[in-house]
Amino acid sequence: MRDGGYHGFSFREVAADVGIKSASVHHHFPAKEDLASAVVDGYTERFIATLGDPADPSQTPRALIDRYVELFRRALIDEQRMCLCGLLGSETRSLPDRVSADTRTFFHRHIEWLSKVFRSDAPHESQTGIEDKAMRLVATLEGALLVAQSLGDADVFERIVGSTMATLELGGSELN
Amino acid sequence: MRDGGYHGFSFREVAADVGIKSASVHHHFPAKEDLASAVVDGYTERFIATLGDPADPSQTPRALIDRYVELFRRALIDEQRMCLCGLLGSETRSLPDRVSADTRTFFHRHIEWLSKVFRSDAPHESQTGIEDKAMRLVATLEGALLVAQSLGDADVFERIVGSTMATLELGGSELN
DNA sequence: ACCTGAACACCGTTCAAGT
DNA sequence: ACCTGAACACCGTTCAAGT
Repeated sequence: MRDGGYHGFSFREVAADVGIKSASVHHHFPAKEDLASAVVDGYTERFIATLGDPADPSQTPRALIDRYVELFRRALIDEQRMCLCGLLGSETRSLPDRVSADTRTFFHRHIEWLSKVFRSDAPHESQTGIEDKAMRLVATLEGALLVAQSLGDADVFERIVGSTMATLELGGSELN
Repeated sequence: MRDGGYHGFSFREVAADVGIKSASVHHHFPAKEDLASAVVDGYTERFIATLGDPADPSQTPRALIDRYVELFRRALIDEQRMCLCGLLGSETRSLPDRVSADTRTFFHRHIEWLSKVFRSDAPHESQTGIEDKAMRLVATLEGALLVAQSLGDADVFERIVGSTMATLELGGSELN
């Protein structure tokens, strides 16, 4: 699913990996939509859990954003894969309702988390401005992953991210 | 293909659209890889042709970039679809060699075109800095398309793009 | 509760047979 | 040169039958 998207994996593959027959997989997940939905939900939960508290007082906003970026970097470098929801998001129009809804939730929660971090970094900025920055960061990271993977060049990711970080005006008032 | 990616369309669908049998499609495109490759090549050529000359003296760099952004906006608003190569790029790892090579070419040519525009806007900037900006713009637009489509909210695209354009420092020396 | 084989209409691909 | 039907191993899904 991380490689070929919703249409790029099969019940028979999953069954073979687990060591049962494909008809048996349907006993746990009646339709492909159910299986995919469970996978996306788990992916989102793990991602958000790894991010931790966006208002963690022991972490500087800059450090939290760096950690956020690091998760995308690891997808590209270590796992050599897209973000699951980046892939599914681009397939939205051909996805079953529940799966596209789960993908939507993924991005909502990311924007929410990032907004909280940016908020603690810039308490007086407008909520719109904060959200704009959050949306721009997720979008740029998904896009950087996508383009770097397409070009088969991890350095492209670093160049895009490096050039972007400079535009976020992070840590202005709380360098320590 | 613009909806479900490489694995999301079939020879039998294409055949039905054209009014022949699926076996007949194989006469024109022996394998799915050949069909997809032809589609991607045509898409790339049309896209680049629409962009026009990146050094067009009758156009300000800012206007050229605006036109570039406008093509992505139209994909989202008018066609309600992803960029074909954005979708395929996210599937890179499960694509036949020739199709992923074609997708790579798409992004190379976009970065090349954008670099020329940025170059004419900033003749003294380093080539690395120019390319970084070009890569960042394609990546951000692909990501903005992806996130806006995932959230089912075209306004998300506008907010990301608006917030990004301000960081490109365009038209500094040639306002007219 | 969990698994299975067999069936269904689908998929890419091949090929011998038609015009 | 272009099309076709039939076949192959694949796909999601269903279901009656097993433990």
